[in-house]
Amino acid sequence: MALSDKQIRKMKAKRDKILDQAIILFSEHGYNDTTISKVAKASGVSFGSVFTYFENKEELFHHAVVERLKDLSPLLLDFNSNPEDPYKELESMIDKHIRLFANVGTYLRLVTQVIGQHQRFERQFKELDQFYRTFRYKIADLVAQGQSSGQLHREIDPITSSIAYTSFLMGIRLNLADQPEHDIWADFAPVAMQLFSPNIS
Amino acid sequence: MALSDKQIRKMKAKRDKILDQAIILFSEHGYNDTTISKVAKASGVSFGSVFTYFENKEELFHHAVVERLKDLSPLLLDFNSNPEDPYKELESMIDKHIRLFANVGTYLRLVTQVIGQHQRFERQFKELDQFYRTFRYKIADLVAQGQSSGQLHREIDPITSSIAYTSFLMGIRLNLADQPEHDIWADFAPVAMQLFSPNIS
DNA sequence: TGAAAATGATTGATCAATCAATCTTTAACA
DNA sequence: TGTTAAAGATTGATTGATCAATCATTTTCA
Repeated sequence: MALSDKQIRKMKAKRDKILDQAIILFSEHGYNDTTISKVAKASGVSFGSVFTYFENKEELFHHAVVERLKDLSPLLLDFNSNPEDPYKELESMIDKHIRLFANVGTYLRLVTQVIGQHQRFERQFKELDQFYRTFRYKIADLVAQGQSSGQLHREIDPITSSIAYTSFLMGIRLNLADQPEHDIWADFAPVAMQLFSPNIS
Repeated sequence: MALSDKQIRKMKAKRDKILDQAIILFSEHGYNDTTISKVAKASGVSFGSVFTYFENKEELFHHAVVERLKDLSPLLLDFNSNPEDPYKELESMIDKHIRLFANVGTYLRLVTQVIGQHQRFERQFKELDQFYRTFRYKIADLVAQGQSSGQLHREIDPITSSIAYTSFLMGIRLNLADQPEHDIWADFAPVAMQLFSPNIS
């Protein structure tokens, strides 16, 4: 007796709700202080139901980290690493990234936990690290373009610039822990640009 | 029957050992996965002894965060915010900070946890935040000096610069999680300088 | 000898995971 | 259309493990 489409949709919605609340709770209270019971209560589901959607707590955590990454990665990679005007493209990239980081504070707090305790969360860390490698290199490509065109100084290695920039984004996110307001975040876009040593300003 | 000096020294050493191991374990495995039993084993002390030196686990964590901060804060504030040559002073400050951050990775991982979960670790966060305010403003003072002297562009607000710089330091620390090697860290000093928009380069 | 530190077994609380019982949905058939 | 039975989702009480904290006993030291 297979499930109807309606039923499947209903269950998917339930799963999503559990995962959403898990992300919030894990990010605010950490792995151990987020009990299955709290996740169940927060998502309006019985204790036992959590286990019909996720094999165990570790698996729930894993999906919390990995599934949201899948949503975010195309947004983070949404820039052209071989554009006509690298400087303009960098500016537009920074603008997008800053907006994005300002809005995904909860998830990035979770990411911070995984990075900070990568021994403990080895499996999740590997997933994040793999994406980060792609991200880093794509930015470095764009920086290299900028340097070739003479719009950026050549003194700094593109990969170093790229690591500096991504570190800066994460650092700002940590720093402005509870300020999603765009006004504050927008102030940091010109500062981020400085990291790439522009020749013109 | 008062304790002898020798005895007091011995006990202080024991307390230090417990605290040192607690910092390592808390930073690598987080609060809940660091059991008192593990701390006791790691520091070569009986389970019960931990409680003669620290009232409870929460207190042990608090001291792990706060006491190390007391050691580090004078080192972080060891620069002149009203020097003859602000540019040179900034360079020297950055150099010191980079060296320091490269060497206190374990403790900074702990700091990251407290910041990332400031609701959960409210008391510890307040202590860190109070120091950070001082730190931030002292850097901003130096930047303001640099702007007045014309060595730095005026386009960016000194406090914004200061937040950007401290965010950058923490971000790099997160990023290079397990690389205390100075070579890699040293590459980031010139990038950090860029955050202050120097007029000469 | 007595005062204080050290020890680890015990206790009570908490939590992940299981599982038997119940409820809901679906499809076959009259 | 109404009835029924099977499939599968939902539930929360129970279980077993883990851990912080206590405390009675032992050890150390002046």
